[in-house]
Amino acid sequence: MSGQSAQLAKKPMSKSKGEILDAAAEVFMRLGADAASIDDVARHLGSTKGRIYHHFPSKGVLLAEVCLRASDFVHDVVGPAVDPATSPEINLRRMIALHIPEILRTLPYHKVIIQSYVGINQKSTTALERELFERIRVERRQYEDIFRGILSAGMKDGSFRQQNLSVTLQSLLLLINAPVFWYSPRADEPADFLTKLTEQLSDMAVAALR
Amino acid sequence: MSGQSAQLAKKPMSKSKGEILDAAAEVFMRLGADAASIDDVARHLGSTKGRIYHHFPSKGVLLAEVCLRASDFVHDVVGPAVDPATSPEINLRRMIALHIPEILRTLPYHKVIIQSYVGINQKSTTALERELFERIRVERRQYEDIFRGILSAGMKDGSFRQQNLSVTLQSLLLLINAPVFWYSPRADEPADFLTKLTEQLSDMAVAALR
DNA sequence: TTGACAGCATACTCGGTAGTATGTTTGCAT
DNA sequence: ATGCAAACATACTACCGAGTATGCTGTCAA
Repeated sequence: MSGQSAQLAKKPMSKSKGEILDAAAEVFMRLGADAASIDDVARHLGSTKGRIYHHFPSKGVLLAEVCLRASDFVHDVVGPAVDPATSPEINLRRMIALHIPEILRTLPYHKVIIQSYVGINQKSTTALERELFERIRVERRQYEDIFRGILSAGMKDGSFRQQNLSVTLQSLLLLINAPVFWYSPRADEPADFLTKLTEQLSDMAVAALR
Repeated sequence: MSGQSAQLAKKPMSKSKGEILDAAAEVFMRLGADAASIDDVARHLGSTKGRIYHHFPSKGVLLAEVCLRASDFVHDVVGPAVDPATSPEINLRRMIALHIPEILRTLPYHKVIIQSYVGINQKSTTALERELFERIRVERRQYEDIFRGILSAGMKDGSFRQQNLSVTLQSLLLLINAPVFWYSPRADEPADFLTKLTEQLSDMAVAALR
């Protein structure tokens, strides 16, 4: 059973398609995108293959759309928050404070997209799949560039220590995505755990830059 | 006859088995452990399936032994370096300075073991596979505990900021493993790049703790 | 009422892969 | 030299899972 999915203004997505994406994210997360079969996803939906292949032409496209949605989630939340008029450190703290809760809210999607970073499953045969994965790459690049700009500005005005920009960027992104690797919601966790977690990671991330 | 004590000694591995593990790490890294077939590994070796199945009873065991070796590499190098008589910060810097070059030296192995962290491929049917994966879990736990002890001591004596220990630990480990996600050796990189990289990551890691 | 299409279910095909069974060579002790 | 494992190669089988072809059912417009 899947919770309510946030409707994105960008793509008017059918309700059924959204449910399939949620289920795919969940199943791909648990079994791994390669090991999981379309039948596994269908079973988790309480339906059959036919429904999935009615909305998605292939497993690769389904996987790609899960990853694309993961990318959109954070991008749409963090992107608008950046304010060129403010200081780099304030901007960065604000971005992180939005980024972390969002990836925790849409955790399965991000656990899936991370799989595509460690195992380069580019068996992408069809043209559509290649196009989608290219769009994912572009979107990630754009998202990185937002942080890159903040870091660059911060190194210039002395807020952050001057060092290799790419290494700094990758380390920062990994740090604020860290919960994706180890976090899974528990019943006995304190109510303010996520708040505390976000604060701590923000502090550590900013501290790592000085 | 030192044969008897070989039980506790690490593992006198045959040359051929080592070659197979190297090839498996390389191929699993490139294609993903699930997508890659045993024939792919054999082809990369210039041989056939028969050779692999002569040394390994199943693909799962092969994968497990790759992961186990990845774990051993860093454990054997970093483990002996810790000195209880020294300060937490000195210890931590020394450990990181050994950890990072070692994972870069044995990069394919670590790219593979990371896959098993994001995609929980527990199709482990056989008892042997379960035993091996359990040993991997235990070894990782032990390795984590080394850092946990240092962090705990550092928080107590004021070297490090006091905050959630588990979150700090996971973030630190992710930070010093960061190159596994994005680094691949290039011909045109400066000779001192790895040294600089190690220094920067050490600095960032320690800075993140204050 | 009908017919036409979206939204799925059912029942297949078919290629790829893990694993096996068995042959063949190489090293090596006696 | 000769026997005999170890260390492979070759040639299969069995099965799983992606993709397809087709059938079924509701909905809605004309």
